Formats: sequence, structure tokens, C-alpha cells
Amino acid sequence: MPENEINVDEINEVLIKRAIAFPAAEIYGGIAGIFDFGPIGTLIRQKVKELWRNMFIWAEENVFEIEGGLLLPEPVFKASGHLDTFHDPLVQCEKCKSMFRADHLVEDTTGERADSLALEELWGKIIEQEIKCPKCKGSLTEPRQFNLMFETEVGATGGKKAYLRPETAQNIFLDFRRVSHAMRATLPFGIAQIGRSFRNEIAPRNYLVRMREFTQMEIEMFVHPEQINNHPYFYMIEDQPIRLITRKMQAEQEKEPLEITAGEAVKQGLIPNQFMAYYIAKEAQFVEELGIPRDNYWFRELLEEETAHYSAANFDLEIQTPMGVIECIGNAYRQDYDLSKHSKHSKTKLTIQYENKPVVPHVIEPSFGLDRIFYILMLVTYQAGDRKWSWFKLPPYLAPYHVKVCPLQKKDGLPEVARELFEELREELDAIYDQTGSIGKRYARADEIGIPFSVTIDYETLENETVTIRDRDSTEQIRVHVDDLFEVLHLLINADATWEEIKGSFAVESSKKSKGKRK
RNA sequence: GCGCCGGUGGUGUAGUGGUUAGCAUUAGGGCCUUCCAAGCCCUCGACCCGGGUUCAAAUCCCGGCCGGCGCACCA
Repeated sequence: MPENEINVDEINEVLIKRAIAFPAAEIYGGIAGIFDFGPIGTLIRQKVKELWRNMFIWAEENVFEIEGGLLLPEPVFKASGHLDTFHDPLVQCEKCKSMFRADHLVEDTTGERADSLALEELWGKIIEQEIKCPKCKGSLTEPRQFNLMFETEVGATGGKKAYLRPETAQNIFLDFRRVSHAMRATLPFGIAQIGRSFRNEIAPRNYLVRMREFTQMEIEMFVHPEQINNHPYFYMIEDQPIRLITRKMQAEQEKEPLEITAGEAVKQGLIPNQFMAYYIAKEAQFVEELGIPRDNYWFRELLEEETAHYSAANFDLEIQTPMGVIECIGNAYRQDYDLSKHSKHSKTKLTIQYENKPVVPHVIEPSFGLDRIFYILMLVTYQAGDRKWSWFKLPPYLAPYHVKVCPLQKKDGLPEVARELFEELREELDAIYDQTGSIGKRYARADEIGIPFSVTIDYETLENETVTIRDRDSTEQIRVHVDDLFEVLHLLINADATWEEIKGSFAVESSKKSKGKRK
């Protein structure tokens, strides 16, 4: 983490104050676990989504993005297993009112796995073993299910039971047949989706980390089962270094991640197949683009008890933050679990043709939590203490605006010239105009929401068509000719040139003597 | 969901039974200002919600909502 102490409460306060992210329905007291994103937050999230699309959709020729319904009928979740498994059996102590997972209590007492037991069986064990409240030894209630899905009814009379989707993945399986056919897809191919999912968490916590409504960016990659270890573009990422914590390392209490290339990890059998390794490698690149320091993230293989019943392997991207370790991406090997289940329940063939034979593809699922990624981006780029104001050192391509355009003063024709330049710039860049307050205050306002560059029109501009560019990170300024402005900004925003390089090749001398800083 | 603590302008706060609810900052407007939150003037803006006690409640009591921490939970 950055050297300076990071105060998470302080950052949350800034997020609220600047309307970047704040509790939903605030004027009615709010609702736990649901947040709204304001204009600046929305812009930054858009940039993160675009980065994701660029890397995981546009960069591939066979990944198709869809947008599915949030509300899905009950049978979907009977098939997917969510109705049976997406809940926790809870018991409550009659004396101290504490809640416990019934299956965990039974496991702790008997030493046997109990997560597959039905409610009656759990209740039977509790009676049989005379299990009492671990806190106060009080009697326990009969276990009841706490379903994590939001339930509703569709239609006016005798409505159809429906649920808000707990993951975006389900739409993809439901749409598999139509999308693959319409897009003339052949294995391997992927279907991607960015959208909201809903889980009725028992206790939402930690601001944007555990929400009841959240945004996922998911891909279901459909692969021939026999080709799972044969990704056509594996060579492109096999030298990508990754940091791994395997199950074995966890069993041996090894905390320091293993540094290894994606290719070598597959060769050594640490990652089960090329498709999963391909995504892990791409995710490492994605996290680098976000600007997360390398030492602060790793991929952890989930332990057997953490792995869902349908998954043959799970690797989570975990990031060390001032709030502790946060899981931001999950990679699951769902095999043919979902397509087979939906095929059976819907009586629909969910196969695809491969070498003249129908096959049920296997699925590799990289699942990104946008809200957590966004939150971590704000946490790690937050800067405080070096200026009179706090600011965000966002990578320029993720900033809400690329550039702020200011007239030095709002008189002598400067605003008119600045407006004109602004109108030109905004055609190609995300630009914002600001003429209110002292110039220093306007730079401060730009810093506060992470705008990386400010262009100022001054009296010299009127004479020789040069403007100043101010760099957020160094607060330095250079003067460039307006003819070079687009090129310079493009180079800086896309990180194709550093500020120092631009200073060397584009800066022009000021024709005036600096009058020095006003005190 | 349980326990403890908390909730005053947008933000941070003062106010422990009777205040025109104060301050700072932000925001909007104006004057000034030739590059890093300068200064001056004006303006907008608050006691989480609902009950109760009391002549009188931001203040005391009860409930709810929201938040923090701990426990539990996170398929």
C-alpha cells in the first residue's frame, strides 16, 4: 500500500462529499447495502468498463456481449441450483438470540461435512448431538433457510414467482442457443455481460465491498471439453508473470505468492488448463492497467470447502487494500454443469456442433466485481497530505475527464478563446470547462476528481497561440502551441509519452517573464 | 441477525431541557485578481424518522432506519 497512512473513513467521506458514490434513498434514511453512483463515479466506472471491454471483448474476435433481464422466472433457479443451495440454514439461540450456520455447528460437533444435509437432517443432528449455543449454551431453534435471492411476483393475478438474478451468468446460459446460432459461433467462443446482480446479504458491510445490489462483468467462455487445455492464443500470454497462492501453499501456511509465468503454471499443473490460465494472465494485465501495485495482488486457489459444487477449480484475484484483502475477480471452471442442468430442466438441447457432432461445451467463467474494482481504484489512487486538498492519482485513461479548460481570468476576451478551444477539444476528448474562482482553486477542483491535465488560456495565447498545460501529478506547467495540443494530450492520456518526454519535445519558452507567484 | 457505540446545513463540527441552533468549509452571485484552495460583500442550506415524558426536547425515554466496531455470514 502507499506509504502514507490511508484512512478509509476519510476516503468514504470524500466519495460522499463529491457525490462519487453514496447511499441510495438517503433522504428517506437510506437502505442498507445499496449505493448510488454520482456523475463523477459514473464516468470513472464507464472508463473501467471500457477498459474491460477493450481487453476482454474487442481484443478477442469471438466474445459477444449481451444484456439480459434482471428478473428471471423461478424454474431458472430450480435448474441452476440456486433455490436449493443459494441459502444458508440458520439457527438462533433462544436465550441470547445469536444466529449460527446450522451446518457449521454440526460440522464442528461431528467432524463430518454437513453442507449437503437437508434442514430436517440438520435438526436431527442438533437434537441427537444435543448441540447448544456456542456462546451461552442456550437451546437452539429449528434451522430455517435464509435465501439470498430477492423474490417477487410477475403479473397481476396468480402471479408467476420470479427472482432477481443473483449472478449475470444465468442469462448467458439461457441465451446460449440463440446467441451462438445468431452469431454463427463455433467453439471456443464467449458470451459476456455487464450488469447488476442482487443478493440479500445478511449483513452488508464495508461500504462498496459487500452490497445487496452490485455490478458484475462476466464472461462465460464455451470450450470443447477436450480442448480445455488448448487455447488458440495461449502463446500470447504464456510469458505473462503472475502471482499464485495454491492450495498446497495454503496448507503449508506459505503466505508469499509464487512468482511464475502463466505458461509455466500450466506446465507444472498449478493451474488446471490453458483457458483458465489465459484469463488469469489477462486479468493480471488488467489489474496492472488499473495501476494496482504488483505486490498488492495475487491469485489464490480456493480451498475445497470454498469451492462451489459445480466448479472444478477456482482462482480468485485478491487485492491487499487498506480495508484488508478484497476478492475482486473469481475464475471458476463450471464444466458443463449449467448447460446440462438447463438442458434437462427446460427440455431443450443446449449443444453446439463441433466436427459434425453435437457437444455440450465446458465453461470457464471469469467474473469481475465492478464495484469492488472501482472502490479499490479510488482507495489506491487517493492522495492526501501533500497538498491543501486531497486528490486522486487516477491513470489518465480512467479519469472522469481527460482535461479541464480554463481561461486565466474571465475578462479581456479570454473566456471566448477558451470556450472555442474547449468546444474543439471535447470533440475528441473528455473535456470540461471551468472559469469560476481563482486559477489555483480550479486546478484544485480538477485534482479532487482526478482530472490529469488542465489547459489554461492566458494573455500570451492571444499573442502567439500557445497555451499552458498543467500536470496533475507534478503540478508542473509547460507551454505548448495549440497546433500541438491534441497530439500532446493524446500522448499523455494514452500513456504513450511521459510528462518528462513531453516537456523535452513539445514545450516552448514563454515570451514573457514570469511575475512570480502571488502570495 | 445478535451485542456495544453513534446520527446537528453538502462536508466537518459547537451546543446536556428554554439559543434568532453558533463556527469552519463547500456551493451559487458580485467585486478584485496575469497561474496553484488569496481577499472582501451577498445568498442558499441542518437537529435521521415515529411515538412518549415535560409548561418546554437537538438535548431525557422507547421503537424504527442508517452507520461504525465485535460476533456470525459472504453459495
